[in-house]
Amino acid sequence: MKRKVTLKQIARELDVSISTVSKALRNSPEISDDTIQKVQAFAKLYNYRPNNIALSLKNRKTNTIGILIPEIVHHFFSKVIRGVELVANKRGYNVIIGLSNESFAKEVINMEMLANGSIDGFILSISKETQQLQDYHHFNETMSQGMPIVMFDRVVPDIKCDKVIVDDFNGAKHAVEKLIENKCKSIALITTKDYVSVGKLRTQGYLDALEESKITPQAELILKIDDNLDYEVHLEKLEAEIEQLFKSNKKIDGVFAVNELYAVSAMKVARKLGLNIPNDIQVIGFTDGVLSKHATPSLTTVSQHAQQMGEKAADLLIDKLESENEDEDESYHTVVIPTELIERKSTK
Amino acid sequence: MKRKVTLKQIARELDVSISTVSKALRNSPEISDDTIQKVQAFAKLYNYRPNNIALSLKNRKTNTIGILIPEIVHHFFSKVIRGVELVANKRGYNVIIGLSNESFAKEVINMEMLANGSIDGFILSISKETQQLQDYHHFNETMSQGMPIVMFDRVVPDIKCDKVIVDDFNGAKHAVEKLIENKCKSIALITTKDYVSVGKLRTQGYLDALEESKITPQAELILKIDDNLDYEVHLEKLEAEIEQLFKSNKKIDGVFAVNELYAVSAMKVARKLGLNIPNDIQVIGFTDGVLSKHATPSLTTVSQHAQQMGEKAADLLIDKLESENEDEDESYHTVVIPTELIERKSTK
DNA sequence: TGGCCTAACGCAAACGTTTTCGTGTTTATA
DNA sequence: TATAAACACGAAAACGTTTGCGTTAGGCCA
Repeated sequence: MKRKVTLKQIARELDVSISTVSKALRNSPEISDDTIQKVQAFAKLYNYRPNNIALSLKNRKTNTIGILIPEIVHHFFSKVIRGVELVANKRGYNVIIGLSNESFAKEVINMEMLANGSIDGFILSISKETQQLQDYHHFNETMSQGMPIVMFDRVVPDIKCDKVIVDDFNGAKHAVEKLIENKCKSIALITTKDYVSVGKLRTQGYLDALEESKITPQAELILKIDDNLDYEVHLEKLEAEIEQLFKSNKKIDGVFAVNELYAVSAMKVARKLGLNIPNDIQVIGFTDGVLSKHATPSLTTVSQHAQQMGEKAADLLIDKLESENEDEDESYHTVVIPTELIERKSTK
Repeated sequence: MKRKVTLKQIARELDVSISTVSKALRNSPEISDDTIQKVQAFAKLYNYRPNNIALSLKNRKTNTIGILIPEIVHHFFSKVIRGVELVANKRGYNVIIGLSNESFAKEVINMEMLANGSIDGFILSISKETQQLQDYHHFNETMSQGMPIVMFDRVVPDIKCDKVIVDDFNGAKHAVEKLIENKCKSIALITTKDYVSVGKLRTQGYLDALEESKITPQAELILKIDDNLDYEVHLEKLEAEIEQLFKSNKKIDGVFAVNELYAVSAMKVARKLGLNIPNDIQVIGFTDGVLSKHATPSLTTVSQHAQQMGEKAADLLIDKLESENEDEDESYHTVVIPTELIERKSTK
């Protein structure tokens, strides 16, 4: 089991100094052609590759960016990662991933681990627990140490950093407007508790769309799900709540749900109650994941362009990283990614 | 914008040497209590954290493990990552992710990038293109440089390394046996081209189950999909092929598909053709992802316990990393994760 | 008072690079 | 022939740690 070959070993074998080897490999004019040939041949033979860790230490730059997300088993986050990876690799950066599992403590620990030299900057979406606690000291500390942060999707408005967000408000609003256009008279909303920032914004979009059409929102048509439950497990509970909603409001003919799962569950319950989609009830969801595409009927949904978000976030971060030396650009951008209503079979 | 505080800075401020600071922080008996107090107080005040990069360089150990997978927007791989992350963090390791996007070239490049000091070992699943080309030099080179590799799911049998695999053969076999038990007489198989190792194994399981029940496999009941197509885009093509299968074999009363998507698509096509599931046709898929759970009807499927695979892979790798010093344990393990048939509404 | 022990600390090397600044040798020029 | 310039290379510092060992000073004992 050989170790990786280093400059020092090459130098010893060829009886030259380390610096000569280093220069020869980079084709320095200081070094004679003879030596360059010799060194490069030897390096190729032994498959020499510079040690990234040593380079990072010397350059005080890791060329690695850290992604910190609440959960990876989610189409949305996976796609964001994909976008980040795409442009990061294109621009010569690696990607390292931390998972908070929606926990504040894990978010803090993960940040500290990565912040101590492992990465040059963060791309993150904050955990639900952090949103509840509203404790953002770790973000501020990290940034005060000169490490840039780009937040996406679930952001904290007060924190000064670059942000990439979905136009949750208008995405929701347009979806509900679509339902209204399609003659829905009694439109239910299935959303999360208010502390989830995106849920709140989508709820506001729903309300705004109703108001603009002079429809008075009715509290009993709004179902707020406790999103702390792991719905992989508590699927029945979710469905029971939706069933209750439908049963006590028989006139519901449209549903807007703030995520895929709620929408698909609503369709399932509706079908169980003997309702036809889209004839009796039309349904629109949020997030264009696999569920929407392959549900029966396929689900009309608000697409967030997750991959594009990831790409944009990575570009913002790398721009900041690479500008830092030249000009101390202390301005922060918030990029809003427009949503798109993808019409499928769950609406008329 | 402050930089991160280093030992050197603390030393300068407190007018002691760097080594004294280092020792004081680690409570060395060499250092007087007074100095220890002073240094630790100062370090706490300025939130000192040792620089991981410097530690990695010094210790020749990064405490980071690299995951290299073909695709992240997949429930299966996401869950594996989750498992790896879980035990890695528990055992003091970070996780860094590389995506090959099913491309051989990207797999090689990503490996080289990570292998040069960034990580201590690999957990990977090989790309489809690599499986086709059967070019495994990068794995062998990496291992010959003393970097351990654990392969999971899509493995290369010839390569000497730890492996974590799904019992694809028996998983498929049991699924088909279930269909036979349920009185299916004409069972179709929807699978991939043979170069995909797992597809091949599942196909063999299908054939074996048939033979054991004295049923002669019929070539026209086996549909081999070209898995190179991105089925996010080529969904219609997939469905058209399945429709063709059903139309030319009207007696089909059971379907075993080697993944979720094929199974769900089969159900969709069947329904379109006016067939009832599970009364006219029973369907079983592979991989317990979101699609299976939320399909209508919910899909009976072979669960691979992806998260458990990730956990096991991480344990194997870290065990190897941490044993390496003591005894040169050159034995390799192959862990087979048993599958589980999760019965839902698509079978009787 | 001389010698020794111990407490408390600093020096320097090492990890693997890159790069600046010498230094020695050869060649060309006056 | 003496001197300058060109050439080819090496030494050393730096990035931030840890650690074995050397060093200093004081105290103690005989």
